[in-house]
Amino acid sequence: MRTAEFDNDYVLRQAMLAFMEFGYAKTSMQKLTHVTGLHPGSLYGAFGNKKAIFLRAIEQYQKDRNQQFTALFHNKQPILETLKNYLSLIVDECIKGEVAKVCLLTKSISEVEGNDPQICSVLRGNLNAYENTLAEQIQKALDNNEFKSSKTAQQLARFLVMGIYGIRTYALTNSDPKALQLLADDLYCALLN
Amino acid sequence: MRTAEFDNDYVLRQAMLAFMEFGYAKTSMQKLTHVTGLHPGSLYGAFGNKKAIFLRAIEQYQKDRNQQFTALFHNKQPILETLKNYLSLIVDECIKGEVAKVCLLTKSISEVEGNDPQICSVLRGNLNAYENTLAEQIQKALDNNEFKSSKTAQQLARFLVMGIYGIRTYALTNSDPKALQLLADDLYCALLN
DNA sequence: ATTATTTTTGAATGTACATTCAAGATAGGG
DNA sequence: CCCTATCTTGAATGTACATTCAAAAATAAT
Repeated sequence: MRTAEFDNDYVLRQAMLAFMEFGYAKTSMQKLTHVTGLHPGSLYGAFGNKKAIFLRAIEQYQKDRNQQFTALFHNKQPILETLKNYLSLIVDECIKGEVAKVCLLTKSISEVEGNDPQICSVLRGNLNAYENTLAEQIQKALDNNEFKSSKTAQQLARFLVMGIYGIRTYALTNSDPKALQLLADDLYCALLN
Repeated sequence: MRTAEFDNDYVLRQAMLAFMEFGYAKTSMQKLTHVTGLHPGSLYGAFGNKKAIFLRAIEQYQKDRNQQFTALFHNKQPILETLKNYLSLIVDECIKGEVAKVCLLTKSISEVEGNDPQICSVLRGNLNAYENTLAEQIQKALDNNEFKSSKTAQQLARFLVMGIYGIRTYALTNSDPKALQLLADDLYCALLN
């Protein structure tokens, strides 16, 4: 017998970062061996093939993101307050210009759409779950009478994720911090109307 | 002497459609020879290489889009009316599920970011021009007293393009026509507040 | 310590790709 | 009508890639 030497989470997180930076097609197996420190044989032995590595990297992304989300929203503050902070956090990610400025899910679905329905379907599932998670929080805020709206929590969540997708895309064309924060503020206000 | 047999605009538009469907990386030269009907030698003779074809296809896209935009906005209707129609037109494109559901510019900048700064820079230029075109129309609407706002035309245009980017991305995750039209309506209302 | 089993290593394989090129076809100029 | 420049054709080239594999190394169990 012999046990694997590498840390699964580390390897997947490195792969995840590479996919976020270069996209699916342009992240070659060679790049993956480089960033993970593993040789081709090990990667194939552990995961199967490139597509499987990608799907696992997406899992890792979702896991990390959920953890960040939960950490942010599980506090005693009003939900609306946290939501505002969440938007600012996204703006910060966009500004810093690091890898995190992109959402792996939306970037990937945009790239893979028309090429791989299976990957697309997984990504759609994850993004729908994200929308539902936000809808839950908004519903709580409504239940707590933090604000009133003529719209349902679902509809508000949709508008919110649309805005978040939009801010992230807009950031690719204009990285002015003030412009981005203003967009986030406008989005937040539009939500409360 | 001998003159080229093919129609330049047709070839570029076919290339454009392929890039919209499959993205830059996954649109192989072989696919391009197939959709254009030209042989490799002719494509290389006429355009140079794949990247040059892509940049010309982007030009073609911008040309076609500008024409559509001008046709829509050059009428006697109130600008706000036309803007509402424009948003519905985008929603229609998203719903039909054809190639036009994606914006070649945002799709490409998302893919190419991190891989090719030169293409990125061209795309950023085109997208900024798009934002400015919308800002002009909004400024006109303000000048015509069609509505009042505490925000500048530039700021409103930014919010609008953010929303459009967001709707197009959201459509990749959920193609329910009602949901998309509702998002467009909400976006339009948010703009007027 | 020895063995059995699994991982690690990295060179080898085959494929798909962007690009080139030389031969053939075609149209305008003389 | 011929010549020459240019376009067309599609096979050929070299590269980059995903994947495989067999030998070497390392561990856990005996």
